[in-house]
Amino acid sequence: MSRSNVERRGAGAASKPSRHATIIDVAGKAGVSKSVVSRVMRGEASVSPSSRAAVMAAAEELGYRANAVARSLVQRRTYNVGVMVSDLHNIFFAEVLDGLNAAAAERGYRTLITTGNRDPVAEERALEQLLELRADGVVLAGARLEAKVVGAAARAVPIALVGSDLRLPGVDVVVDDDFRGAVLAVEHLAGLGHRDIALIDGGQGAGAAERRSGYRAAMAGAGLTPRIRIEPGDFTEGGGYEGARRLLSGPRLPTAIFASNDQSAVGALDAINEAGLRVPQDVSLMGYDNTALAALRHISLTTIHQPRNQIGKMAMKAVLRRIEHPGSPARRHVLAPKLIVRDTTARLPSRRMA
Amino acid sequence: MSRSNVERRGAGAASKPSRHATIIDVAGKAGVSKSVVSRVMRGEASVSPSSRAAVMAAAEELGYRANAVARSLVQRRTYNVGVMVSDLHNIFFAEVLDGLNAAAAERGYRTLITTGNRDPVAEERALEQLLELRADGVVLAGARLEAKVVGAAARAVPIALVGSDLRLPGVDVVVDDDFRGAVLAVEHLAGLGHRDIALIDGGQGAGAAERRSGYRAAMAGAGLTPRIRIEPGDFTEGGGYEGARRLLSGPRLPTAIFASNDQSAVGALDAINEAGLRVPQDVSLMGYDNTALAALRHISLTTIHQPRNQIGKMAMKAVLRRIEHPGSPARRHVLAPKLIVRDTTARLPSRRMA
DNA sequence: ATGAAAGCGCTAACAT
DNA sequence: ATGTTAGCGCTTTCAT
Repeated sequence: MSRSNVERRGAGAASKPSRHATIIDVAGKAGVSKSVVSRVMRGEASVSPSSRAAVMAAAEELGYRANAVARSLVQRRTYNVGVMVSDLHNIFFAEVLDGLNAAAAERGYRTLITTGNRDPVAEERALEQLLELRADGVVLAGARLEAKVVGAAARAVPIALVGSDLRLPGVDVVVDDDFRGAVLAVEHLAGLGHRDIALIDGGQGAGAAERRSGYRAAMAGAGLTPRIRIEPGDFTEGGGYEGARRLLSGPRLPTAIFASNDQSAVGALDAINEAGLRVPQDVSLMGYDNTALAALRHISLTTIHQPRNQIGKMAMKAVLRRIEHPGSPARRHVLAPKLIVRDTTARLPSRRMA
Repeated sequence: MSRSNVERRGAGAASKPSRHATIIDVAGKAGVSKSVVSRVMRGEASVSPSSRAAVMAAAEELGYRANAVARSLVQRRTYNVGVMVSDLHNIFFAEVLDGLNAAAAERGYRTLITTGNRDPVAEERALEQLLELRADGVVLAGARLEAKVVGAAARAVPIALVGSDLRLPGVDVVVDDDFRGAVLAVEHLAGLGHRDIALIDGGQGAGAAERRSGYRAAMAGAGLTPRIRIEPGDFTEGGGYEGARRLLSGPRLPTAIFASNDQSAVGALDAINEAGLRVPQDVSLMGYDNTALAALRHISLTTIHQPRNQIGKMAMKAVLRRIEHPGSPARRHVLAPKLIVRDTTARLPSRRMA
């Protein structure tokens, strides 16, 4: 026990941080073997009340805290599921994370988050970090990783993808049905009597392509194919603003605009107001994602909600299932979006009916 | 390769995940000792080109990935700094995280994120997880943890706090000077000729008390003590809305409103518009935090910017310094806020000068 | 340049 | 109920 000065090594050297009491320190102080300490720590029954008390007291006094590193090494499991989030600025992922955390906690696992800041190189390092830490499974949220990299990871550990749609063996994928969401949007607008429904596109953004096809299909379904009008956009406020300006300066004014996400819808809202038009009296406007932005009373945007929390839960359940049943196959899980009607959409005044 | 049935153990048992090639597997395949493999993996010089090539090839073939768990155990360092974020929905912390990550990467450390979802119990578990994983240091962002808990953690490892202000030994604190920020806001407004400057308060929110004192002090400094008017609020949009409504229904209308954060400023904006008043022609409005909300062209709110990224960098540097120089004392670091002028504040029309 | 051996802090048999 | 022992996968002396 006498940790004499002699033990200290060379002067200025960043002294080895040999802090942290170990199971052996506790055993010594409690006067039992380290097995007993281990048993107490793991809550095993077969320990006499007196030993248990002695161990608890010694642990408390020494500020003992189990070393998960050592435990993981012997158990060859960490009970940690890694989550690589491409972008923590995106509230979408914050809510997915809630679902992930909840589902993990429910099963006795913990989540370990890492981020790539929208940079593929950093994302790969972040994933690698999780793998080296021997996370039992990994969820990739919004990853811009190459299929090759994801595939390699999947050979080590169960992987689930959220917000990207690679089809790889050993990789579960959870996606919102963006095609269906766009259909819901167009049907809502058409149901209000609109016929000139324009889309502000999302370019390369996640889900943009599906939303575009959904728009096309729903327009066709409503017999409005000739009215299809797709303005380029990029999921940003500025893109929405520019897109709407072009739309409003054209020959035939749309009576409704469906922006591919809330962000660009807010930009469009500005352009519409600047053009001296009112929403929804003159133009109906829709977004997509149901972000906090859309819920602002100031904006109160009709939009499409993605079940973000549930997406997270699904993804976590998928990897946990494969962690605990190594044989089972990975699947693709599709979740349904929902229409949220707020104040930016209204029935087309009859005088303007085509 | 032949994973024969015989290999499988007892029926339903979650088979031990003995995947993951080890250093020994690689050594065997490369025909060298594990020491050589270790040397190659760590990039040591003293290895013959031929051995190095053999090892690389074997590792590649086996999909070998270093086991950070084993490495950390022997090195007694993980080169991971844990970050417990109280709330990942708060964009504020996302930007702090950027600074944290950048500063860590610069010094060869990696960040490990964990979250408590605004729940003190979950926060404590999240911190505990980091400590058990033997993070070399921990940053607590927005923690609602008791001083006792933080103090106990600080006995194990260097800790830095962001967004809370406990003064404890072994705990660095990085704060934005909220008092000073509020002074900047009031001085800006007073400089535009405003005298009836009301505050919508932030209640118990982080920094609210400092902002309130700053407001008081600056009003006094401008000789406006009799005009001080503080309306209750809670940092939410709804709170800002209600606060502004009360302000506008009173006997003497304020010509400027300083909301304690951007969120409540947006609520106030709504109330002002509903009252038939225009911003900034009739009423000037300010927020605090310079969130994405304030930058929306639709809103374009004059506000106070906190150097979030820099806060993160500071906090990380503080813990890294103490990780590498165990003796050094923890400090309190105060960063300066900045005024961001946008379109919601204007000079008081002379006809309305008191 | 390479190998052998000890040991990091713990769990998991196996004894007793 | 408790102690003993053998590793988990790696790094780190220490030999050679």
